[in-house]
Amino acid sequence: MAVDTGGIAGQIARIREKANALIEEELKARGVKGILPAHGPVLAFLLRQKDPVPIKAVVESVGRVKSTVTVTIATLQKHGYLRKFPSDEDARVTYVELTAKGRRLQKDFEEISQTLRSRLYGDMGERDRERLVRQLDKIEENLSE
Amino acid sequence: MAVDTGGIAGQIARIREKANALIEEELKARGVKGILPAHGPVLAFLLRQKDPVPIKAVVESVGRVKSTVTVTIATLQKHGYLRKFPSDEDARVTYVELTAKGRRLQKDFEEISQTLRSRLYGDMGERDRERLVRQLDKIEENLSE
DNA sequence: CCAATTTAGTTCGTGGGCGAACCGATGTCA
DNA sequence: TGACATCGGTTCGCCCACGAACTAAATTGG
Repeated sequence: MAVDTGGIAGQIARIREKANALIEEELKARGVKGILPAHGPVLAFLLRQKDPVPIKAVVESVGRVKSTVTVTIATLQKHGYLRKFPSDEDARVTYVELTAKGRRLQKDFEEISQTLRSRLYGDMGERDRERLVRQLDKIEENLSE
Repeated sequence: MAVDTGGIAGQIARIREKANALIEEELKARGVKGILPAHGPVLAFLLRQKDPVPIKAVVESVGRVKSTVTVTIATLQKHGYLRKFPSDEDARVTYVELTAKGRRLQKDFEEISQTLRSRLYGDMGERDRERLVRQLDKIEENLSE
C-alpha cells in the first residue's frame, strides 16, 4: 500500500491483507501443512497441467520473478507436494509436476477459493459484482500502461 | 496472491502491486532516496502530527505490528527523515518526530498520492468512483467480521 | 512496600519478494 | 569450429512483515 493511506489504494491493500489472512486461517483449519497464500498461484497453475512443465512455464504464469519461483518450488518440493526432474533434450531445463499429495490439494484449493469469494462479496448482488469486477479490470489496465 | 488467481482476489492483489510499483517509480523519478511504499503510512501519520508522538501511537495508526514499526522507524531515522528521543515522564516511551528533511517530503507525498489516484481511476466518472469505494468498504467489512 | 503483571520497545528467526551476479548448457554466426 | 551471446535456473544480499522472546520500566494489588 503506501502513500494513499486513506484513499482507495489503502483500501485495496487492506482487503488483500485480509483475504490472505482468511486463506491462512482456512489452510490451518483444514490442517494443510506447508502451504501459504504465496503458493497459491503456483499450485493453481500446476493443478491445471496434465503433464510436467518446465519451471520457466511456471515463472511466466505466476507473475513472479524466477528467483522467487525457484524458492517457492523448493518449498513445495520440501513438503512433498511436487517433484522436479531434469529434461533429457535440454540440460538447462528442469520440469516440475505435482505429486499425488499435491494433486490432493485440489479440493481444498477450490473450496477455499469459494469460501473466500463468498465471504468477500457477502450479500452483494450479481449485477454489482459484475460491475465491480469490470471496474477493477479497468483499474488494473489503467495502472498497466 | 493466493488461491483465487483468476478471481477478484487476484485482481486486487495485482492492482496493489501495480500501485506500489507506480509509487516506487515516482519516488525514484523525484530523486527521493531511502523512501519506499512501505514507509508511506508511517510518513502520512507523522506528517499529520504537529508534535512528537510515542512510537506506540505510530503502531496503532499504521496497522503494522510493533516489531515492523521499530524497523521502519530505524530506516527513516537512518536516512535522516525523523529523529527519536526518550520521554522524561515515562522511561519506557520513545518519541519520534519528523526532521525538516522529513517535513519536506510532504509535497512529494501529496503529489504522488494525487498522481496515483488519477492514474488508477483514469476516466472513471465521479459516481462510479463513489460506488466503487463504497463497495470496497463493504468488502473490507465483510472480511473483517 | 514489594511481588506479580503489564507496558513500550527491541531483537531474533522465518518467510515472501526482488534484482544482480553467477553457472552450465545451448544457440549463433563469422 | 570457436568465441560470444542467450537461456534456464540457482544463489546471494536486501527489504518488508510477522510472531515470539526478551529487557527495562511502570503499574497494580495484596
